[in-house]
Amino acid sequence: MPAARSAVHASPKLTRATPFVAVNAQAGAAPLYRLAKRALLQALEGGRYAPGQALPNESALAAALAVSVGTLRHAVDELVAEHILVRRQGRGTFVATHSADRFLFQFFHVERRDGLREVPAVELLAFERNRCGEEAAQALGVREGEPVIEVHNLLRLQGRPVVFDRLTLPASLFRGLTEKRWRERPGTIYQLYQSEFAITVLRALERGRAVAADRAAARALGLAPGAPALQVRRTALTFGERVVEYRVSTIDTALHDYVHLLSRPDGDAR
Amino acid sequence: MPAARSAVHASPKLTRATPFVAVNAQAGAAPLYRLAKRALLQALEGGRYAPGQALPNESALAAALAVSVGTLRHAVDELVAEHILVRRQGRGTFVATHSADRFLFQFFHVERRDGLREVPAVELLAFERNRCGEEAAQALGVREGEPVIEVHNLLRLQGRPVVFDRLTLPASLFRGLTEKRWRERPGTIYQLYQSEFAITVLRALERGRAVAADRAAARALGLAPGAPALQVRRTALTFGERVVEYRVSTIDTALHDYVHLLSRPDGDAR
DNA sequence: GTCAAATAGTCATATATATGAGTTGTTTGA
DNA sequence: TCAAACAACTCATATATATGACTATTTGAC
Repeated sequence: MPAARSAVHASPKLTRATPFVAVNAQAGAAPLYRLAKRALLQALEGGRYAPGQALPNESALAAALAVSVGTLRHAVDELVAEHILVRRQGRGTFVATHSADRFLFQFFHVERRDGLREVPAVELLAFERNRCGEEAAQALGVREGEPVIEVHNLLRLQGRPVVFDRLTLPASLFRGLTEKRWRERPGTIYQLYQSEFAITVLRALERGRAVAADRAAARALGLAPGAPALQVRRTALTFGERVVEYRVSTIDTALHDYVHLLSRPDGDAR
Repeated sequence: MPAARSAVHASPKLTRATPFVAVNAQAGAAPLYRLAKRALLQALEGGRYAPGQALPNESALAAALAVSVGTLRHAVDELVAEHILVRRQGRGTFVATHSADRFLFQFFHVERRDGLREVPAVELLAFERNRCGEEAAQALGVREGEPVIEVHNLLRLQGRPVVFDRLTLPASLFRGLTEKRWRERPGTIYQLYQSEFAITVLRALERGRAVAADRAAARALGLAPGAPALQVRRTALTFGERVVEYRVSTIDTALHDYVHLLSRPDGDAR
Protein backbone atom coordinates (compact mmCIF):
# COMPACT_ATOMS: atom_id res chain seq x y z
CA MET A 1 0.00 0.00 0.00
CA PRO A 2 1.89 3.09 -1.13
CA ALA A 3 1.79 5.46 1.79
CA ALA A 4 -0.18 8.58 0.97
CA ARG A 5 2.67 10.96 1.59
CA SER A 6 0.90 13.45 -0.62
CA ALA A 7 -1.26 14.59 2.29
CA VAL A 8 1.82 15.06 4.39
CA HIS A 9 3.63 17.09 1.83
CA ALA A 10 0.64 19.30 1.17
CA SER A 11 1.16 22.90 2.24
CA PRO A 12 -0.19 23.90 5.66
CA LYS A 13 -3.82 24.78 5.58
CA LEU A 14 -6.46 25.80 8.04
CA THR A 15 -9.17 23.21 8.38
CA ARG A 16 -12.78 24.17 8.77
CA ALA A 17 -13.74 22.52 12.01
CA THR A 18 -10.60 22.91 14.09
CA PRO A 19 -8.00 25.42 15.14
CA PHE A 20 -5.10 23.36 13.96
CA VAL A 21 -2.79 24.02 11.11
CA ALA A 22 -1.97 20.89 9.23
CA VAL A 23 1.52 19.85 10.21
CA ASN A 24 3.96 19.64 7.40
CA ALA A 25 7.00 17.41 7.21
CA GLN A 26 10.10 19.03 5.72
CA ALA A 27 13.20 17.16 4.79
CA GLY A 28 15.55 17.14 7.75
CA ALA A 29 12.88 18.51 10.04
CA ALA A 30 11.55 16.81 13.13
CA PRO A 31 9.44 13.70 12.56
CA LEU A 32 5.78 14.21 11.85
CA TYR A 33 4.62 12.79 15.13
CA ARG A 34 6.68 15.38 16.98
CA LEU A 35 5.22 18.15 14.91
CA ALA A 36 1.79 16.80 15.74
CA LYS A 37 2.75 16.68 19.40
CA ARG A 38 3.95 20.24 19.31
CA ALA A 39 0.74 21.38 17.63
CA LEU A 40 -1.27 19.68 20.36
CA LEU A 41 0.90 21.24 23.05
CA GLN A 42 0.43 24.66 21.57
CA ALA A 43 -3.32 24.19 21.53
CA LEU A 44 -3.15 23.23 25.20
CA GLU A 45 -0.84 26.10 26.07
CA GLY A 46 -3.17 28.51 24.34
CA GLY A 47 -5.95 27.30 26.55
CA ARG A 48 -7.82 25.85 23.59
CA TYR A 49 -8.77 22.89 25.77
CA ALA A 50 -9.32 23.28 29.47
CA PRO A 51 -8.08 20.76 32.04
CA GLY A 52 -10.54 17.92 32.34
CA GLN A 53 -11.99 18.64 28.92
CA ALA A 54 -12.15 15.91 26.31
CA LEU A 55 -10.18 16.34 23.13
CA PRO A 56 -11.83 15.55 19.79
CA ASN A 57 -11.65 11.87 19.01
CA GLU A 58 -8.64 10.30 17.42
CA SER A 59 -9.77 10.27 13.85
CA ALA A 60 -11.02 13.84 14.05
CA LEU A 61 -7.75 15.03 15.55
CA ALA A 62 -5.77 13.10 12.99
CA ALA A 63 -7.80 14.66 10.21
CA ALA A 64 -7.42 18.13 11.71
CA LEU A 65 -3.65 17.76 11.82
CA ALA A 66 -3.59 16.00 8.47
CA VAL A 67 -1.75 12.99 9.84
CA SER A 68 -2.75 9.36 10.11
CA VAL A 69 -4.35 7.98 13.24
CA GLY A 70 -1.20 6.00 13.99
CA THR A 71 0.94 9.11 13.94
CA LEU A 72 -1.53 11.00 16.06
CA ARG A 73 -1.53 8.15 18.55
CA HIS A 74 2.26 8.26 18.67
CA ALA A 75 2.08 11.95 19.57
CA VAL A 76 -0.66 11.42 22.13
CA ASP A 77 1.28 8.47 23.58
CA GLU A 78 4.11 10.81 24.50
CA LEU A 79 1.80 13.40 26.00
CA VAL A 80 0.12 10.71 28.05
CA ALA A 81 3.53 9.45 29.20
CA GLU A 82 4.27 13.00 30.33
CA HIS A 83 0.98 13.16 32.21
CA ILE A 84 -0.23 16.04 30.10
CA LEU A 85 -3.09 14.04 28.65
CA VAL A 86 -5.07 11.17 30.10
CA ARG A 87 -6.68 8.41 28.08
CA ARG A 88 -9.81 6.64 29.16
CA GLN A 89 -10.74 3.67 27.08
CA GLY A 90 -14.08 4.03 25.42
CA ARG A 91 -14.48 7.55 26.82
CA GLY A 92 -11.95 9.68 25.09
CA THR A 93 -8.70 11.56 25.67
CA PHE A 94 -8.73 14.29 28.30
CA VAL A 95 -6.52 17.14 29.39
CA ALA A 96 -4.95 16.10 32.68
CA THR A 97 -6.19 17.69 35.85
CA HIS A 98 -4.33 17.83 39.10
CA SER A 99 -6.21 15.40 41.22
CA ALA A 100 -5.13 15.00 44.81
CA ASP A 101 -3.65 11.66 43.85
CA ARG A 102 -1.60 13.08 41.07
CA PHE A 103 -0.34 15.80 43.35
CA LEU A 104 0.50 13.30 46.01
CA PHE A 105 2.40 10.92 43.81
CA GLN A 106 4.05 13.31 41.42
CA PHE A 107 5.04 16.29 43.49
CA PHE A 108 5.15 15.22 47.08
CA HIS A 109 8.07 12.99 47.91
CA VAL A 110 8.11 12.92 51.66
CA GLU A 111 7.03 9.72 53.33
CA ARG A 112 7.40 8.01 56.63
CA ARG A 113 10.53 5.94 57.13
CA ASP A 114 8.52 2.75 56.81
CA GLY A 115 7.21 3.84 53.41
CA LEU A 116 3.76 5.06 54.45
CA ARG A 117 2.48 7.74 52.11
CA GLU A 118 -0.10 10.18 53.27
CA VAL A 119 -1.81 13.35 52.11
CA PRO A 120 -0.39 16.14 54.22
CA ALA A 121 -2.63 18.50 56.18
CA VAL A 122 -1.75 22.05 55.19
CA GLU A 123 -1.82 25.05 57.51
CA LEU A 124 -1.37 28.56 56.12
CA LEU A 125 1.05 30.56 58.22
CA ALA A 126 1.47 33.67 56.10
CA PHE A 127 0.22 35.25 52.89
CA GLU A 128 1.90 38.49 51.83
CA ARG A 129 2.54 40.66 48.82
CA ASN A 130 6.17 41.62 48.58
CA ARG A 131 8.95 42.72 46.31
CA CYS A 132 11.02 39.89 44.92
CA GLY A 133 14.32 39.14 46.61
CA GLU A 134 17.49 38.21 44.79
CA GLU A 135 17.37 34.45 45.20
CA ALA A 136 13.74 34.12 44.14
CA ALA A 137 14.23 36.56 41.28
CA GLN A 138 17.00 34.43 39.85
CA ALA A 139 14.99 31.25 40.24
CA LEU A 140 11.83 32.76 38.74
CA GLY A 141 13.69 34.52 35.97
CA VAL A 142 12.28 37.94 36.84
CA ARG A 143 13.91 41.19 37.92
CA GLU A 144 14.70 41.84 41.54
CA GLY A 145 11.98 43.95 43.14
CA GLU A 146 9.19 42.63 40.92
CA PRO A 147 5.93 42.20 42.82
CA VAL A 148 5.49 38.69 44.15
CA ILE A 149 3.21 36.81 46.47
CA GLU A 150 4.87 34.99 49.33
CA VAL A 151 3.16 32.18 51.15
CA HIS A 152 4.28 30.20 54.16
CA ASN A 153 2.75 26.78 54.67
CA LEU A 154 3.15 24.14 57.32
CA LEU A 155 2.50 20.54 56.31
CA ARG A 156 1.58 17.95 58.89
CA LEU A 157 1.74 14.20 58.56
CA GLN A 158 -0.28 12.35 61.16
CA GLY A 159 -0.55 15.55 63.12
CA ARG A 160 3.18 16.07 63.32
CA PRO A 161 4.65 19.12 61.54
CA VAL A 162 7.13 17.82 58.98
CA VAL A 163 7.51 20.32 56.13
CA PHE A 164 7.75 24.11 56.24
CA ASP A 165 7.24 25.69 52.82
CA ARG A 166 8.08 29.19 51.66
CA LEU A 167 6.53 29.85 48.27
CA THR A 168 7.22 32.76 45.95
CA LEU A 169 4.84 33.42 43.06
CA PRO A 170 5.18 36.14 40.41
CA ALA A 171 2.21 38.43 41.04
CA SER A 172 1.85 38.99 37.32
CA LEU A 173 0.87 35.36 36.76
CA PHE A 174 -1.58 35.28 39.63
CA ARG A 175 -3.66 38.41 39.19
CA GLY A 176 -6.52 38.62 41.63
CA LEU A 177 -5.15 36.02 44.01
CA THR A 178 -6.16 36.87 47.55
CA GLU A 179 -5.56 35.20 50.86
CA LYS A 180 -9.27 34.36 50.98
CA ARG A 181 -9.19 32.58 47.63
CA TRP A 182 -6.01 30.82 48.67
CA ARG A 183 -7.50 29.66 51.94
CA GLU A 184 -10.76 28.57 50.42
CA ARG A 185 -9.38 26.55 47.55
CA PRO A 186 -11.04 23.16 47.43
CA GLY A 187 -8.02 21.06 46.48
CA THR A 188 -4.26 21.28 46.26
CA ILE A 189 -2.24 24.36 45.49
CA TYR A 190 -1.46 23.17 41.99
CA GLN A 191 -5.13 22.52 41.38
CA LEU A 192 -5.75 26.14 42.35
CA TYR A 193 -3.12 27.33 39.90
CA GLN A 194 -4.79 25.28 37.23
CA SER A 195 -8.46 26.00 37.81
CA GLU A 196 -8.16 29.69 38.69
CA PHE A 197 -5.17 30.87 36.70
CA ALA A 198 -4.91 28.36 33.86
CA ILE A 199 -1.41 27.45 34.96
CA THR A 200 -0.58 23.77 34.69
CA VAL A 201 2.49 22.65 36.56
CA LEU A 202 4.10 19.99 34.43
CA ARG A 203 7.53 19.50 35.91
CA ALA A 204 9.60 20.62 38.81
CA LEU A 205 13.30 20.68 39.54
CA GLU A 206 14.30 20.12 43.11
CA ARG A 207 17.70 20.72 44.66
CA GLY A 208 18.23 19.38 48.15
CA ARG A 209 20.81 20.11 50.78
CA ALA A 210 21.28 19.63 54.50
CA VAL A 211 21.18 22.76 56.61
CA ALA A 212 20.92 23.86 60.19
CA ALA A 213 17.29 24.84 60.55
CA ASP A 214 16.81 28.61 60.53
CA ARG A 215 14.72 30.31 63.17
CA ALA A 216 11.41 30.49 61.29
CA ALA A 217 11.61 26.88 60.13
CA ALA A 218 12.74 25.60 63.52
CA ARG A 219 9.85 27.33 65.24
CA ALA A 220 7.31 26.09 62.73
CA LEU A 221 8.58 22.53 62.90
CA GLY A 222 9.25 22.52 66.61
CA LEU A 223 12.95 21.87 66.17
CA ALA A 224 15.87 23.13 68.16
CA PRO A 225 17.42 26.02 66.19
CA GLY A 226 20.46 24.66 64.40
CA ALA A 227 19.10 21.12 64.22
CA PRO A 228 19.90 19.39 60.93
CA ALA A 229 17.08 19.68 58.41
CA LEU A 230 16.66 18.93 54.73
CA GLN A 231 16.12 21.98 52.61
CA VAL A 232 14.70 21.53 49.13
CA ARG A 233 14.50 24.33 46.58
CA ARG A 234 11.91 23.71 43.92
CA THR A 235 11.25 25.54 40.70
CA ALA A 236 7.95 24.50 39.19
CA LEU A 237 7.61 24.66 35.42
CA THR A 238 4.70 24.91 33.05
CA PHE A 239 4.53 24.79 29.26
CA GLY A 240 7.55 26.25 27.53
CA GLU A 241 9.71 25.69 30.61
CA ARG A 242 8.30 28.82 32.16
CA VAL A 243 8.90 29.02 35.91
CA VAL A 244 5.69 29.68 37.82
CA GLU A 245 6.70 29.03 41.40
CA TYR A 246 9.80 29.03 43.56
CA ARG A 247 9.56 27.12 46.77
CA VAL A 248 11.96 26.50 49.60
CA SER A 249 10.92 23.56 51.75
CA THR A 250 12.49 22.76 55.06
CA ILE A 251 11.85 19.17 56.05
CA ASP A 252 12.21 17.54 59.45
CA THR A 253 13.65 14.16 58.56
CA ALA A 254 13.62 12.75 62.07
CA LEU A 255 10.85 10.29 61.17
CA HIS A 256 10.41 10.89 57.44
CA ASP A 257 12.45 10.53 54.29
CA TYR A 258 12.67 12.34 51.01
CA VAL A 259 12.30 9.60 48.42
CA HIS A 260 13.55 9.44 44.87
CA LEU A 261 13.16 6.58 42.45
CA LEU A 262 15.96 6.61 39.89
CA SER A 263 15.19 5.51 36.35
CA ARG A 264 11.74 4.82 35.18
CA PRO A 265 9.82 1.77 36.16
CA ASP A 266 6.87 3.81 34.87
CA GLY A 267 3.43 2.44 34.33
CA ASP A 268 3.58 -1.21 35.17
CA ALA A 269 6.94 -1.93 33.57
CA ARG A 270 7.71 -5.64 33.35
CA MET B 1 -6.15 -6.69 5.08
CA PRO B 2 -7.53 -9.17 7.61
CA ALA B 3 -5.03 -9.30 10.42
CA ALA B 4 -3.40 -12.70 10.68
CA ARG B 5 -4.51 -13.38 14.23
CA SER B 6 -4.14 -17.04 13.49
CA ALA B 7 -0.41 -16.82 14.17
CA VAL B 8 -1.11 -15.16 17.48
CA HIS B 9 -3.59 -17.73 18.60
CA ALA B 10 -1.39 -20.62 17.64
CA SER B 11 -0.16 -22.63 20.59
CA PRO B 12 3.31 -21.78 21.93
CA LYS B 13 6.05 -23.44 20.01
CA LEU B 14 9.78 -23.46 20.11
CA THR B 15 11.29 -22.04 16.99
CA ARG B 16 14.34 -23.51 15.42
CA ALA B 17 16.74 -20.62 15.31
CA THR B 18 16.06 -18.88 18.60
CA PRO B 19 15.59 -19.51 22.29
CA PHE B 20 12.20 -17.84 22.42
CA VAL B 21 8.86 -19.41 22.92
CA ALA B 22 6.27 -17.84 20.70
CA VAL B 23 4.18 -15.55 22.85
CA ASN B 24 0.54 -16.36 22.97
CA ALA B 25 -2.31 -13.97 23.58
CA GLN B 26 -5.08 -15.31 25.82
CA ALA B 27 -8.38 -13.59 26.32
CA GLY B 28 -8.08 -11.29 29.31
CA ALA B 29 -4.32 -11.72 29.45
CA ALA B 30 -1.79 -8.95 29.08
CA PRO B 31 -1.46 -7.41 25.63
CA LEU B 32 0.79 -9.16 23.20
CA TYR B 33 3.44 -6.49 23.19
CA ARG B 34 3.84 -6.86 26.94
CA LEU B 35 4.21 -10.59 26.59
CA ALA B 36 6.86 -9.96 23.98
CA LYS B 37 8.56 -7.51 26.30
CA ARG B 38 8.53 -10.02 29.10
CA ALA B 39 9.99 -12.70 26.85
CA LEU B 40 12.79 -10.33 25.88
CA LEU B 41 13.41 -9.41 29.50
CA GLN B 42 13.63 -13.04 30.47
CA ALA B 43 16.14 -13.68 27.71
CA LEU B 44 18.19 -10.77 29.04
CA GLU B 45 17.83 -11.90 32.65
CA GLY B 46 18.97 -15.35 31.69
CA GLY B 47 22.10 -13.86 30.23
CA ARG B 48 21.12 -14.95 26.74
CA TYR B 49 22.47 -11.66 25.45
CA ALA B 50 25.42 -9.97 27.11
CA PRO B 51 25.58 -6.22 27.70
CA GLY B 52 26.82 -4.49 24.60
CA GLN B 53 25.79 -7.37 22.41
CA ALA B 54 23.48 -6.80 19.47
CA LEU B 55 20.11 -8.47 19.43
CA PRO B 56 18.89 -10.20 16.30
CA ASN B 57 17.32 -7.76 13.90
CA GLU B 58 13.73 -6.67 14.21
CA SER B 59 12.19 -9.00 11.70
CA ALA B 60 14.12 -11.98 13.05
CA LEU B 61 13.07 -11.20 16.60
CA ALA B 62 9.49 -10.67 15.53
CA ALA B 63 9.50 -13.99 13.77
CA ALA B 64 11.08 -15.73 16.75
CA LEU B 65 8.38 -14.40 19.05
CA ALA B 66 5.70 -14.94 16.44
CA VAL B 67 4.54 -11.34 16.57
CA SER B 68 4.52 -8.63 13.96
CA VAL B 69 7.37 -6.18 13.61
CA GLY B 70 5.14 -3.39 14.88
CA THR B 71 4.35 -5.28 18.07
CA LEU B 72 7.99 -6.15 18.57
CA ARG B 73 8.90 -2.51 18.12
CA HIS B 74 6.32 -1.56 20.73
CA ALA B 75 7.94 -3.94 23.19
CA VAL B 76 11.45 -2.76 22.33
CA ASP B 77 10.29 0.86 22.60
CA GLU B 78 9.47 0.31 26.24
CA LEU B 79 12.74 -1.43 26.97
CA VAL B 80 14.61 1.40 25.30
CA ALA B 81 12.64 3.91 27.38
CA GLU B 82 13.73 2.02 30.46
CA HIS B 83 17.34 2.13 29.31
CA ILE B 84 17.54 -1.64 29.16
CA LEU B 85 18.14 -1.68 25.42
CA VAL B 86 19.77 0.88 23.18
CA ARG B 87 18.90 1.43 19.54
CA ARG B 88 21.40 2.64 17.02
CA GLN B 89 19.95 3.49 13.67
CA GLY B 90 21.39 1.43 10.88
CA ARG B 91 23.45 -0.60 13.38
CA GLY B 92 21.03 -2.61 15.41
CA THR B 93 19.56 -2.90 18.89
CA PHE B 94 21.99 -3.51 21.72
CA VAL B 95 21.83 -4.51 25.34
CA ALA B 96 22.61 -1.42 27.36
CA THR B 97 25.99 -1.13 28.96
CA HIS B 98 26.89 1.16 31.80
CA SER B 99 28.94 3.77 30.13
CA ALA B 100 30.45 6.46 32.29
CA ASP B 101 27.89 8.83 30.85
CA ARG B 102 24.97 6.65 31.73
CA PHE B 103 26.34 6.23 35.22
CA LEU B 104 26.84 9.92 35.57
CA PHE B 105 23.44 10.98 34.39
CA GLN B 106 21.31 8.19 35.73
CA PHE B 107 22.75 7.34 39.10
CA PHE B 108 24.76 10.30 40.26
CA HIS B 109 22.66 13.25 41.27
CA VAL B 110 25.10 15.50 43.05
CA GLU B 111 26.12 18.66 41.27
CA ARG B 112 27.58 22.00 42.10
CA ARG B 113 25.15 24.69 43.18
CA ASP B 114 25.53 26.43 39.85
CA GLY B 115 24.51 23.28 38.00
CA LEU B 116 27.93 22.04 36.95
CA ARG B 117 28.00 18.29 36.55
CA GLU B 118 31.20 16.42 36.81
CA VAL B 119 32.47 12.86 36.97
CA PRO B 120 33.61 12.30 40.53
CA ALA B 121 37.10 11.03 41.36
CA VAL B 122 36.74 7.94 43.54
CA GLU B 123 39.10 6.98 46.34
CA LEU B 124 38.81 3.58 48.02
CA LEU B 125 38.98 3.89 51.80
CA ALA B 126 38.09 0.37 52.87
CA PHE B 127 37.27 -3.05 51.43
CA GLU B 128 36.22 -5.71 53.92
CA ARG B 129 34.37 -8.99 54.18
CA ASN B 130 31.88 -8.93 57.02
CA ARG B 131 28.69 -10.37 58.41
CA CYS B 132 25.59 -8.45 57.47
CA GLY B 133 24.16 -6.03 60.01
CA GLU B 134 20.50 -5.55 60.69
CA GLU B 135 19.88 -2.44 58.60
CA ALA B 136 21.67 -3.74 55.53
CA ALA B 137 20.05 -7.16 55.92
CA GLN B 138 16.61 -5.64 55.80
CA ALA B 139 17.46 -3.49 52.81
CA LEU B 140 19.10 -6.34 50.90
CA GLY B 141 16.41 -8.84 51.83
CA VAL B 142 18.87 -11.33 53.31
CA ARG B 143 19.26 -12.78 56.79
CA GLU B 144 21.27 -10.96 59.41
CA GLY B 145 24.78 -12.38 59.61
CA GLU B 146 24.95 -13.37 55.93
CA PRO B 147 28.40 -12.78 54.46
CA VAL B 148 28.68 -9.43 52.76
CA ILE B 149 31.32 -7.22 51.27
CA GLU B 150 31.57 -3.72 52.64
CA VAL B 151 33.25 -0.93 50.74
CA HIS B 152 33.93 2.63 51.76
CA ASN B 153 34.47 5.18 49.02
CA LEU B 154 35.23 8.86 48.98
CA LEU B 155 34.09 10.87 45.99
CA ARG B 156 35.76 14.12 45.10
CA LEU B 157 34.45 16.87 42.86
CA GLN B 158 37.11 19.31 41.68
CA GLY B 159 39.42 17.88 44.29
CA ARG B 160 37.05 18.59 47.15
CA PRO B 161 35.66 15.58 49.06
CA VAL B 162 31.87 15.73 48.73
CA VAL B 163 30.40 12.24 49.07
CA PHE B 164 31.28 9.45 51.49
CA ASP B 165 29.80 6.10 50.44
CA ARG B 166 29.34 2.94 52.51
CA LEU B 167 28.37 0.06 50.24
CA THR B 168 27.12 -3.35 51.30
CA LEU B 169 27.05 -6.16 48.74
CA PRO B 170 25.78 -9.71 49.28
CA ALA B 171 28.87 -11.88 48.96
CA SER B 172 26.81 -14.57 47.27
CA LEU B 173 26.21 -12.37 44.26
CA PHE B 174 29.81 -11.26 43.95
CA ARG B 175 31.80 -14.45 44.21
CA GLY B 176 35.48 -13.95 43.63
CA LEU B 177 35.41 -10.20 44.12
CA THR B 178 38.68 -9.05 45.63
CA GLU B 179 40.01 -5.68 46.62
CA LYS B 180 42.46 -5.95 43.78
CA ARG B 181 39.74 -6.50 41.17
CA TRP B 182 37.72 -3.70 42.71
CA ARG B 183 40.64 -1.30 42.62
CA GLU B 184 41.65 -2.20 39.12
CA ARG B 185 38.25 -1.93 37.48
CA PRO B 186 38.47 0.16 34.35
CA GLY B 187 35.16 2.04 34.66
CA THR B 188 32.44 2.70 37.17
CA ILE B 189 31.30 0.40 39.94
CA TYR B 190 28.14 -0.52 38.09
CA GLN B 191 30.18 -1.33 35.01
CA LEU B 192 32.18 -3.71 37.16
CA TYR B 193 29.03 -5.39 38.44
CA GLN B 194 27.92 -5.80 34.88
CA SER B 195 31.06 -6.96 33.15
CA GLU B 196 32.40 -9.21 35.91
CA PHE B 197 29.27 -10.50 37.61
CA ALA B 198 26.56 -10.15 34.96
CA ILE B 199 24.58 -7.90 37.28
CA THR B 200 22.88 -5.00 35.56
CA VAL B 201 21.65 -2.26 37.84
CA LEU B 202 18.42 -1.03 36.30
CA ARG B 203 16.86 1.12 38.99
CA ALA B 204 17.58 2.47 42.40
CA LEU B 205 15.46 3.80 45.20
CA GLU B 206 16.96 6.58 47.25
CA ARG B 207 15.74 7.89 50.58
CA GLY B 208 17.34 11.10 51.80
CA ARG B 209 17.44 12.74 55.19
CA ALA B 210 19.43 15.40 56.98
CA VAL B 211 21.71 14.20 59.74
CA ALA B 212 24.53 15.38 61.90
CA ALA B 213 27.59 13.88 60.25
CA ASP B 214 28.89 10.85 62.12
CA ARG B 215 32.53 10.52 62.98
CA ALA B 216 33.67 8.44 60.03
CA ALA B 217 31.85 10.58 57.50
CA ALA B 218 32.95 13.83 59.11
CA ARG B 219 36.56 12.75 59.03
CA ALA B 220 36.39 11.58 55.45
CA LEU B 221 34.66 14.75 54.28
CA GLY B 222 36.63 17.11 56.49
CA LEU B 223 33.55 18.30 58.33
CA ALA B 224 33.15 19.25 61.95
CA PRO B 225 31.51 16.30 63.72
CA GLY B 226 27.84 17.09 64.05
CA ALA B 227 27.76 19.38 61.04
CA PRO B 228 24.58 18.97 58.98
CA ALA B 229 25.00 16.54 56.11
CA LEU B 230 22.67 14.89 53.65
CA GLN B 231 22.43 11.15 54.06
CA VAL B 232 21.03 9.10 51.18
CA ARG B 233 20.20 5.40 51.48
CA ARG B 234 20.12 3.66 48.13
CA THR B 235 18.93 0.20 47.25
CA ALA B 236 20.01 -0.74 43.73
CA LEU B 237 17.81 -3.15 41.82
CA THR B 238 18.36 -5.48 38.92
CA PHE B 239 15.95 -7.64 36.93
CA GLY B 240 13.05 -8.97 38.93
CA GLU B 241 13.40 -6.18 41.51
CA ARG B 242 16.25 -8.07 43.15
CA VAL B 243 18.33 -5.89 45.45
CA VAL B 244 22.03 -6.12 44.63
CA GLU B 245 23.51 -3.26 46.61
CA TYR B 246 22.74 -1.19 49.67
CA ARG B 247 24.53 2.09 49.94
CA VAL B 248 24.55 4.84 52.50
CA SER B 249 25.94 8.08 51.12
CA THR B 250 26.81 11.04 53.27
CA ILE B 251 26.99 14.21 51.24
CA ASP B 252 28.54 17.52 52.13
CA THR B 253 26.06 20.01 50.69
CA ALA B 254 28.02 23.12 51.53
CA LEU B 255 28.75 23.78 47.86
CA HIS B 256 26.76 21.04 46.14
CA ASP B 257 23.14 20.01 45.77
CA TYR B 258 21.31 16.76 45.42
CA VAL B 259 19.14 17.26 42.34
CA HIS B 260 15.89 15.64 41.40
CA LEU B 261 13.82 16.35 38.32
CA LEU B 262 10.18 15.55 38.96
CA SER B 263 8.14 14.13 36.08
CA ARG B 264 9.63 13.11 32.87
CA PRO B 265 11.10 15.54 30.44
CA ASP B 266 12.64 12.41 28.94
CA GLY B 267 14.17 12.36 25.52
CA ASP B 268 13.60 15.76 24.08
CA ALA B 269 10.04 16.14 25.28
CA ARG B 270 8.03 18.84 23.50
C1' DG C 1 47.22 -1.38 -2.19
C1' DT C 2 43.89 2.51 -1.91
C1' DC C 3 39.97 4.88 -2.38
C1' DA C 4 35.31 5.59 -3.95
C1' DA C 5 31.04 3.84 -5.37
C1' DA C 6 27.57 0.42 -5.09
C1' DT C 7 25.03 -2.56 -2.12
C1' DA C 8 22.82 -4.83 1.55
C1' DG C 9 21.15 -4.66 6.08
C1' DT C 10 19.46 -2.08 9.92
C1' DC C 11 16.29 0.94 12.44
C1' DA C 12 12.85 5.22 11.89
C1' DT C 13 8.82 7.03 10.39
C1' DA C 14 4.37 6.85 8.39
C1' DT C 15 -0.01 5.03 6.61
C1' DA C 16 -3.96 1.96 6.18
C1' DT C 17 -6.65 -1.23 8.13
C1' DA C 18 -8.85 -4.81 11.13
C1' DT C 19 -10.69 -6.48 15.44
C1' DG C 20 -11.81 -6.03 20.21
C1' DA C 21 -13.33 -4.00 24.50
C1' DG C 22 -15.36 -0.41 27.19
C1' DT C 23 -18.82 3.45 27.52
C1' DT C 24 -22.86 5.99 26.41
C1' DG C 25 -27.20 6.94 24.55
C1' DT C 26 -31.33 5.34 22.34
C1' DT C 27 -34.81 2.28 21.37
C1' DT C 28 -37.95 -1.18 22.55
C1' DG C 29 -40.92 -3.99 25.24
C1' DA C 30 -43.20 -5.38 29.43
C1' DT D 1 -42.09 4.02 34.14
C1' DC D 2 -38.45 1.27 34.01
C1' DA D 3 -35.09 -1.91 32.47
C1' DA D 4 -33.06 -4.72 29.08
C1' DA D 5 -31.34 -4.86 24.43
C1' DC D 6 -29.08 -2.61 21.00
C1' DA D 7 -26.37 0.56 18.32
C1' DA D 8 -22.86 3.92 17.99
C1' DC D 9 -18.72 5.71 19.31
C1' DT D 10 -14.48 5.66 21.81
C1' DC D 11 -9.67 4.05 22.60
C1' DA D 12 -6.46 -0.40 22.55
C1' DT D 13 -4.11 -3.68 20.21
C1' DA D 14 -2.28 -5.83 16.20
C1' DT D 15 -0.79 -6.53 11.41
C1' DA D 16 1.04 -5.37 6.86
C1' DT D 17 3.48 -2.45 4.25
C1' DA D 18 6.08 1.47 2.18
C1' DT D 19 9.81 4.73 2.19
C1' DG D 20 13.78 6.90 4.07
C1' DA D 21 18.15 7.42 6.48
C1' DC D 22 22.16 5.55 8.40
C1' DT D 23 26.04 2.09 8.65
C1' DA D 24 29.14 -1.39 7.31
C1' DT D 25 30.80 -4.21 3.83
C1' DT D 26 31.83 -5.50 -0.66
C1' DT D 27 33.21 -4.45 -5.18
C1' DG D 28 35.62 -2.22 -8.78
C1' DA D 29 38.66 1.11 -10.85
C1' DC D 30 43.00 3.10 -10.67
